[in-house]
Amino acid sequence: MPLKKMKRNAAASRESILKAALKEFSTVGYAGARVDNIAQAAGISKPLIYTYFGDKDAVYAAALREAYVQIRESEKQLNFENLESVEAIRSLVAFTLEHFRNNPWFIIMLNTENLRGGEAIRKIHDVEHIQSHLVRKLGEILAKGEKEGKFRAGIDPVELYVFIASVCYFPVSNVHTLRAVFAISLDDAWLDSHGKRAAEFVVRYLRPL
Amino acid sequence: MPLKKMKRNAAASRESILKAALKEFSTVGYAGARVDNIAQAAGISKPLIYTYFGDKDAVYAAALREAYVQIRESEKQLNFENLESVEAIRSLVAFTLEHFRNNPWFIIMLNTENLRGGEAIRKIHDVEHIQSHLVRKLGEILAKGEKEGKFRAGIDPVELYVFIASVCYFPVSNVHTLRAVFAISLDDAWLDSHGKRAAEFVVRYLRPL
Amino acid sequence: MPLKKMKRNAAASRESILKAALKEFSTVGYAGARVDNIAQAAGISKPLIYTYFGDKDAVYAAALREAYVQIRESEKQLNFENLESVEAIRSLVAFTLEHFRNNPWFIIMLNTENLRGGEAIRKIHDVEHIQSHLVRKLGEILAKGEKEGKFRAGIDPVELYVFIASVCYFPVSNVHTLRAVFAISLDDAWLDSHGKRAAEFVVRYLRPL
Amino acid sequence: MPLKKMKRNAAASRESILKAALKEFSTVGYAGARVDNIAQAAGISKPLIYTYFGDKDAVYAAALREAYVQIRESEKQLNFENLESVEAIRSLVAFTLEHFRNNPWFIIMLNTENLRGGEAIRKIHDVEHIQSHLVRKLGEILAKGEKEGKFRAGIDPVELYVFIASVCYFPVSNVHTLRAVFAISLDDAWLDSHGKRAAEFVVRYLRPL
DNA sequence: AATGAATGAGGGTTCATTCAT
DNA sequence: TATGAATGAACCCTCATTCAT
Repeated sequence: MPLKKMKRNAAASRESILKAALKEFSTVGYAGARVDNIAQAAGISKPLIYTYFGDKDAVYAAALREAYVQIRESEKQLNFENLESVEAIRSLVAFTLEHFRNNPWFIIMLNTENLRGGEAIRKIHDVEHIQSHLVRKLGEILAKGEKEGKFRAGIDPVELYVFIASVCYFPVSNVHTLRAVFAISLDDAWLDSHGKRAAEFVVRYLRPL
Repeated sequence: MPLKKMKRNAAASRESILKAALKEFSTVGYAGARVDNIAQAAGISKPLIYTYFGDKDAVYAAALREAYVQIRESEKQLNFENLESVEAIRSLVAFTLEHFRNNPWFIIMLNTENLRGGEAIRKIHDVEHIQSHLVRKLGEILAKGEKEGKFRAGIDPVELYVFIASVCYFPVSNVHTLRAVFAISLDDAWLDSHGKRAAEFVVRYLRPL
Repeated sequence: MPLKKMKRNAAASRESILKAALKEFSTVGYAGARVDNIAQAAGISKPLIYTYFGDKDAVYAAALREAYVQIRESEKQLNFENLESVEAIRSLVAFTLEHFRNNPWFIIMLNTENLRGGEAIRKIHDVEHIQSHLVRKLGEILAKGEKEGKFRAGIDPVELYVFIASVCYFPVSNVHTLRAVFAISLDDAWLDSHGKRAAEFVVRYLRPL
Repeated sequence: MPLKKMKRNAAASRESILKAALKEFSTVGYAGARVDNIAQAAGISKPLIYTYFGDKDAVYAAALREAYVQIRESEKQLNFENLESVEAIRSLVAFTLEHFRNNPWFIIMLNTENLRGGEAIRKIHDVEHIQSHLVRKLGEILAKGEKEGKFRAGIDPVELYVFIASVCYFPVSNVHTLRAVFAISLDDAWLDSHGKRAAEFVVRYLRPL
């Protein structure tokens, strides 16, 4: 009975800890996270966390991996099969921005891990495999567009992805400081129009000549 | 003897606390920062921090403000007076990237503050004034380029700045996670070439038609 | 082995904290009390105090309540069933004085709480119930004596209790200042004779005419 | 120019410290008092307190003495010259109650000193002299009343004073705990009527037969 | 006579972690 | 498998006191 929710079930406990941990770390960062909060949110006792994971660091590492797994899952929704190359790029940019807007917790996990110097992610050995999906798709689009003469040649998919991610990540990640520093509202409407500009930004970069 | 470290000098003590605090917060974030470390690095006793600032939160707020002040100072080096519009833009992009590469502590301060929801920066009332320099310069370049027919019309300087900042911020801020996830080295050479691509990116965005 | 000090016994730990706290607060007052001392006297670690009570204030409130509970317990020894009215009053006065002499810690708790403006006791909702025993007894004695023509009518038991408590409380509570200010020894013998005078004091007040 | 208020005046500084100290100690007790608060209230710097008094203990001792001095001053208002003996007693009781009601800070000083075991007052060598006024007056009234046949013989003035002080001190000192424990309002009106009962109490105690 | 500058020692409280069952 | 009980180490902060002028 694999779907039945039961107590005294190791797998279920582990999973609920992981979920709670991801939520905690992606809300207040590593140093701000409390093992107590995780236990309470997971509905289990604190020692169980140590039984399953060892220490706070290990819980964090597992939560970071879980973050990537969850993000990969939601990226799977992406589908360009029937789109023309330029439209596919525009769609990818829009999707990426929406993605960050809908999953700000992932941004916090990334910032947290970078604050820690990437110590944890370096030890996750299959992380490349987990995240390669999007870049592969991007490579296909680039190849197709190039063959059709719509895109320049020589564009590296990873490098392009860094640009796309940059223009989508930054205004979401830094929303509070941007709001304070610039005389712009940075509300939903602004981000909507920013998405359109960002797509244009990328498309112009790819256009031949 | 101008190099002698003064004792019983309030202004000097305050300043050394501020410097040490900025270093501490921009290394380990707010929750990870230790008042003890700040005191030790500043070469003063812990209570003095409380005498001058009140509590950890206030020290952090002062350090955040100091971060913006220092960044403004280093941005003042920027000079486009004798540059042609397109070159000015390329130069600005290059400068911005160098800026983030040379001052990673500023990135950490921004991420830290955004993790905290912008609570502190909202209370710094002159922060807009502190940071407006760069956007003003950018506006001048855009106006000049547009008049010369080199740039499209209707580009908002703040919006453009967000793009420039994005493509310069992201690969520096997220260097550790990017390194782990993608099969790229992300070393100095990569960032150098990224800078060139980024300039091209922006220039193509501005180009008419 | 019933005398063995149990470890890992929540109820016992809580109780030992309470006892130690009552002792500490009733020795040096609230501001002078040290959580450290309480922990040490209770034979447990400091954090356990916070686990069980929350903070120093809550420990104090619990100790204050415990003070009233303990006092009520020792007041239960009182028995006037077979005593004639006047003798019952004399006995009550004597008992009350002995009570304060034997439990000076209770006086300190009361003074401490009054110094704090009664903040804690106002939140103890069953305190009236805890303390009503003595006044009820006093009411019965008054009623009986009045019916027998030995006491005046119209004496309120609470008001009378305030008088009895006053003359028993004051010389015990203020023993050190009285000793210094007046040329009297204020030793045990003095307090013994004071008790007799106090009984006379009260009886004369109740006597008809 | 002895009345002129001036800075850099040792005597004036000392006095303002004393006043501020008395206020502080008689508000929050010894352990709760803060040297900082005293300095601020006195309008002088903290080190000056140490220059003039030595340490917190010494400031407290001086404040305690000052408390007695001030109380003696306000007791000097008392005048029974033209009063008949019984009326004089009633008047004295009323005065004593008013005295405690008007000077609750004195009560707190007494409780504070008794909490400390009388350590400070024992070292104030002229305290008996300071406080003897009231008891002497009481002795005169007793002698006169006894001679007139209105009072019993053999009443010791100090012992009588303890009774009077008791019934006036207790309901003022313990107002907060009494309010919580008993179903009485203990407001100004109650204290007014309590004063009348207290006078009756004492008078009946003195009455012959 | 007076004070701004500074601190050692300790205050209450929190937190990751372990023990005992 | 799971947890209630417990704690060492540290954290932020305060306070009486001293230094240097």
